[in-house]
Amino acid sequence: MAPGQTCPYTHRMPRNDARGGHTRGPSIRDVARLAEVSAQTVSRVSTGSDAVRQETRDRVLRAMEQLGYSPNHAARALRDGRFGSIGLLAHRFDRTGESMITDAVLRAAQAEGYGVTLVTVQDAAHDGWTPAANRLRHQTVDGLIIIRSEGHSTEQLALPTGMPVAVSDSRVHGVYPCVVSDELNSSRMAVDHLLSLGHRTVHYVAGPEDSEPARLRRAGWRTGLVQAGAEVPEPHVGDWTADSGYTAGTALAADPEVTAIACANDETAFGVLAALHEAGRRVPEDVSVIGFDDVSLSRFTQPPLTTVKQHFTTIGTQLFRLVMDQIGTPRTAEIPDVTVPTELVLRASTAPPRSASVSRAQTG
Amino acid sequence: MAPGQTCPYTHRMPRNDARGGHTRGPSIRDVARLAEVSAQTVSRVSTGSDAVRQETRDRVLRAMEQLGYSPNHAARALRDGRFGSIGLLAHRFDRTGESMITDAVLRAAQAEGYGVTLVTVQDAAHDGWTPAANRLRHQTVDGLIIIRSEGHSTEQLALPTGMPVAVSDSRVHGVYPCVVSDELNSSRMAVDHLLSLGHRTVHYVAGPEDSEPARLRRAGWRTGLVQAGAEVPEPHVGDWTADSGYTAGTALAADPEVTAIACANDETAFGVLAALHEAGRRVPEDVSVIGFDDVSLSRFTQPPLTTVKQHFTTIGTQLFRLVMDQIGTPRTAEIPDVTVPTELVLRASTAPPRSASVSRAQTG
DNA sequence: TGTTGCTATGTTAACGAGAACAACCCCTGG
DNA sequence: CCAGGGGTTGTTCTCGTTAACATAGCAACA
Repeated sequence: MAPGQTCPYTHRMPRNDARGGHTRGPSIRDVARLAEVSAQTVSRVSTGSDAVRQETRDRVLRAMEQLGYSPNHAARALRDGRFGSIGLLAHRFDRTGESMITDAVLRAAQAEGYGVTLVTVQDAAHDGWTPAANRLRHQTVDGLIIIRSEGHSTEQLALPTGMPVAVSDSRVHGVYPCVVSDELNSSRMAVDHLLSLGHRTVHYVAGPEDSEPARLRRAGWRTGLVQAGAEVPEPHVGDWTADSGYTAGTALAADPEVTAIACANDETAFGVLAALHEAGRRVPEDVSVIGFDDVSLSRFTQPPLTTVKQHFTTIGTQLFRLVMDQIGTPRTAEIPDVTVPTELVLRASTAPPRSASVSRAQTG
Repeated sequence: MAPGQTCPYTHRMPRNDARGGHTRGPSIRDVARLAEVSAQTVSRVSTGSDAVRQETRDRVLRAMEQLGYSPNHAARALRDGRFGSIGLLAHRFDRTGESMITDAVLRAAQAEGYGVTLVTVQDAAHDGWTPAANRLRHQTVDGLIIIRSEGHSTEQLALPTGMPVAVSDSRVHGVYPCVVSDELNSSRMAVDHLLSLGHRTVHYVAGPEDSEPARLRRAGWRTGLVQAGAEVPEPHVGDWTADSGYTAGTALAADPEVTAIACANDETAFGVLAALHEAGRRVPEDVSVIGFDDVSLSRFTQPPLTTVKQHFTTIGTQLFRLVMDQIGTPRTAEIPDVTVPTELVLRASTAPPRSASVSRAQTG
């Protein structure tokens, strides 16, 4: 071989062990070599093109299996500008709502051959969602699902244009496609239930101030009371946890006037229940308690918890659907908006107050 | 221009709107053109190389910002054979253990600049984990964390060689790096606690037969009884749910001989508690109940549940660490194995039996 | 003044896959 | 016997990025 010329056969350096133990898998070329065909033919087999003779196809398939080949996702993504994956952005994934939605999104996505990549923001108040979303733009995803529950409402969520997105937060109504439960009316429904049992008013243990669902649920409670002409007591502000419910419940238990308590969510209600029990106030004889969410354990409290059921799985499925619709077709002017219905689940934690002499004839 | 020659300026076709609305973002070349430098210089800026004059760097950064550029992840992944992402494989993500581990893994991963991609298998018994894991090989991940809880133990998990992996399943001891709680001894600890209170024996509500943790916890319970010379009653087999605990609890409540019940997990214990309460058997006066996991709500049952605390967050963090260690350095012969300690959390659901006349002097 | 040595920048090639096109086979029909 | 055509297979090129190498500019120094 002439000096200064590169030998074509030693040209490709083996660089498999370059990056700490993790070797690159076999490529389409390795398969091609083994099957004695061109790379393109291998590609045809792996994309399911029909223009391959049966015998050739078998040979290629055998080679693939022998090498344990599977197509490189990054190369495909680079080539066709799609990642086959969607991002799921939330504060945390270890709570009932988020984890159920996550599971549902994942199942829906996998059914359509999409992957799901998780993203959190450490401090939503400080970092905000936008940078995280932006980082994802070229990163790895074709679309984005955002579950916002805490976060300052002042911050406007700005996403790269053209990025398919679905948000579970009613604050983006009309800006981004969104899927939510009808928090406000559901909460009102809970209050109406208690009022219709004869309670004079309903006390409230709210969620954190910076949470939109918490705000809506609280507004629903208030509206229910106001429309019924009932007194509106000062709500106790919690943070979704049973702990905060316990604290609020302890205070409420001390007030003999309290006969009905609505809670921002079930966990809070669990804490309230524990506090009432500890204080010797019976549920529902002395005090009625109602929750929100219908987590799986709500059937097993003592007494079983009356609550408003949220269909998290449906929310997750719908969120994915909205994103997929945008990936499939050019964006329409119409911004879709899905409200997932809730339902009142009557169990044993609510009952008429003992002194239910005052009949409330109102029915509207 | 000579015929048959392609005009260099119209060469690149605009194909942005090709795939349904979602346009490709600006590429490194767009930035280069705007900043009037070469693509390589842009690359140098975005990888933080120092060999760029300050003035040039500023010009490039300005161009990046103006175009909203961010580097294409697929291209980078293709180029250096890394995806900057790890896979997390589990049956479901909507239960306490899985969701807490998921959240911990995600936080640890993000802290090191890694993404997390979720994967489930629809039917582990049928599909098995291996195909799912294999699909991930070239797919999108540099490493893999597997949370196995159900799945037939007969199936051996075979992973592509060289794929960094960490498994939360003691069945792969010595085969793959793994992180687990010491289920067996923890469960024994729970039984010992009850026996030491004076109970003659401890009844058991087990997890599903095809779950390894369930099997270990059950074995721990049995060992505890056998070593203490106590009678070993037939366990009730549940499926981790409060529902199954309720069913078992109803049966157990009917047997006046039963004074102590250990449960495969907290949810099951919640069901048992509900059944006992409904049957009029008091806890802990008539029957002691102990759980496993220490989910957040366990403090708020009536009475508060004595249980064995699992540190899910630690498990998640450790799993990620084990995977990272393999990505960073060539694989060592030693297969690491982490056992995360548990602790007995004493609350109010366990107490000596009422007829605690039989003193058990044994101590170990 | 020409060589050396450095810094800043540009050029080339390659990562793996697949669309577009070219080329080849073999068979049929004029 | 050769043109035409369908069925298979191979070649080329590109996606966006960056390592490796090449080059240009300039200062220091003998």
